Amino acid sequence: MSKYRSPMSRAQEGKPVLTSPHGAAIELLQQHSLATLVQRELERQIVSGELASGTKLNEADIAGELRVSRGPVREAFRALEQSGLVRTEKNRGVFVRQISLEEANEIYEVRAALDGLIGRLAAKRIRPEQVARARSIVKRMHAAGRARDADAYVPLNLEFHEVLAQAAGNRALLNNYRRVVNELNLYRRETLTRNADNIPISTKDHEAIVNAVAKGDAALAGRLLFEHVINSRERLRLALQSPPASAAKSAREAA
Amino acid sequence: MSKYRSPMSRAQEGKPVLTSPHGAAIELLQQHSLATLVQRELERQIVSGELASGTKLNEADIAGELRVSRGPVREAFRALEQSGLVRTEKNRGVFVRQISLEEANEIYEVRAALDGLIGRLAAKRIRPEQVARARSIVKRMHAAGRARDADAYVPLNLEFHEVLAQAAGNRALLNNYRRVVNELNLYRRETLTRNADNIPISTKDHEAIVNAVAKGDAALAGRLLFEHVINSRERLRLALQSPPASAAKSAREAA
DNA sequence: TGATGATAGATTGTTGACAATCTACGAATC
DNA sequence: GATTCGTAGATTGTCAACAATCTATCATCA
Repeated sequence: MSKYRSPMSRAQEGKPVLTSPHGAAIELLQQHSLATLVQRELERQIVSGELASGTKLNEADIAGELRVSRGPVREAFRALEQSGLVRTEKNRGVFVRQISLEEANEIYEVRAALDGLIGRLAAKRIRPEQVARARSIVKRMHAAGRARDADAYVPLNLEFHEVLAQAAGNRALLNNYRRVVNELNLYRRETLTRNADNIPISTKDHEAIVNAVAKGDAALAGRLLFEHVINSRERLRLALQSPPASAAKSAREAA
Repeated sequence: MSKYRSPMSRAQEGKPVLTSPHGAAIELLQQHSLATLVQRELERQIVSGELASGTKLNEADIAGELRVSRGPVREAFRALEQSGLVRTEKNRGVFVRQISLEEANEIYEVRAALDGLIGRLAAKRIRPEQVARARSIVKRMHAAGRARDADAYVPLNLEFHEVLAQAAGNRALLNNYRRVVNELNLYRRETLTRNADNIPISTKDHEAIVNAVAKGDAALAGRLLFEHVINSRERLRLALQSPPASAAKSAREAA
């Protein structure tokens, strides 16, 4: 049985404050267990596309590559499962989650609702430097769009929405938003061949959103962001229907 | 290294179909590992209040009570952490999450956004038997409210919103909704002494919501549900300000 | 007396081993 | 030749032991 101290006692104390300049570093080292690090690394590999959707994740292999035993790897799997990035089949293994078109449509709806709230809150709370940062990103997105540089555009797009999500000033909202966006990135990466022609670009939307937020028009910003997400869903759907250049080439040759 | 088969091969096959009448049972037994069962049991104990907020969860104790080793317990911890029910401090242990007033306010906003979407979707897709079920619940809530029977009212309220969330016909939305509601229940249970006078009751809201959904008025249902959640937040806040009967009694005696 | 440091016990973090299950492959059968 | 069966190897599920860390207690010292 527990013999340290009565339950709750520590939780009520509040956090110990480290004033030393290295306090943050110490806290970081103390905070991360191997399971956490494995979780982070796998999450990075999944969202970056190093691990493709459907890939089987072998416990022993991953443990070997990361030089840890299987325990922490299994713990990381359970966390990734809850965050929707992997799927587990008992006695078979865990797989990078594959998201169907219907699932993606559903997740897009959830994201639209969250982004609508982000717009309303951000319009009220965004700080000047955040507005400046958003405008800067929009500018670069515009350039990337003109250059048809998808590799540059996609991360800028993610960053733009991340800035707004942070500007909303709601931790719970931010967490939920990130989880949902992670799942959607999984889908985009899974379905979309990396083809500049197929990356839906919507610079106009982003400019309008930034203006509404900067103006403090909560209702407008909320509506614009909501519609932007729904439009994104539609654009992505259309992009998937029109096959990528390579596939189109194959189709022509087959005909 | 992996030597079974190439990755993705199984994931693309689709699920094997069991036509036997016991197929479902077999699948259930095959699906649950000990970690899953521990996770469920702990989640039940947390949501039901058997494990109070802030309680320290001792790995060895839990493993002993559930007759498993610590491995599955640790895996369950990681899943519960991602779903927001527990908080982990490295080398210190895991604790049932405590939610502050500010956090609760933030989570309520997220829930409002999700519930707004639930209202809009449910209005379009709800099936007649679901409408009937919702109406039946409202009826019983009405009775419980008149009788000031909080122990009956609270689960009915949860069930009511669960029915609507299911009626929305969006799995991703349902999952996110449940996670958020779980966190909020944690907060209510943590702060609210079980006192009938302090349970906010809002039968009128629920009747209006059911009517809007049954009528198929998506915009109205969405707006009503959104406002209902925001109002619930406000009601709960007020209930927390007016101290419960026992505390009021103590205050009088102290004066 | 109060603060500091050392020690023992308890708890968490990690690992390696064993059991249970699954997959692949080849032999046996029709 | 195709199908079924059985076996070996690989992989996952679980456990128990060890290492690292923390907490509480008591002795020491100013």
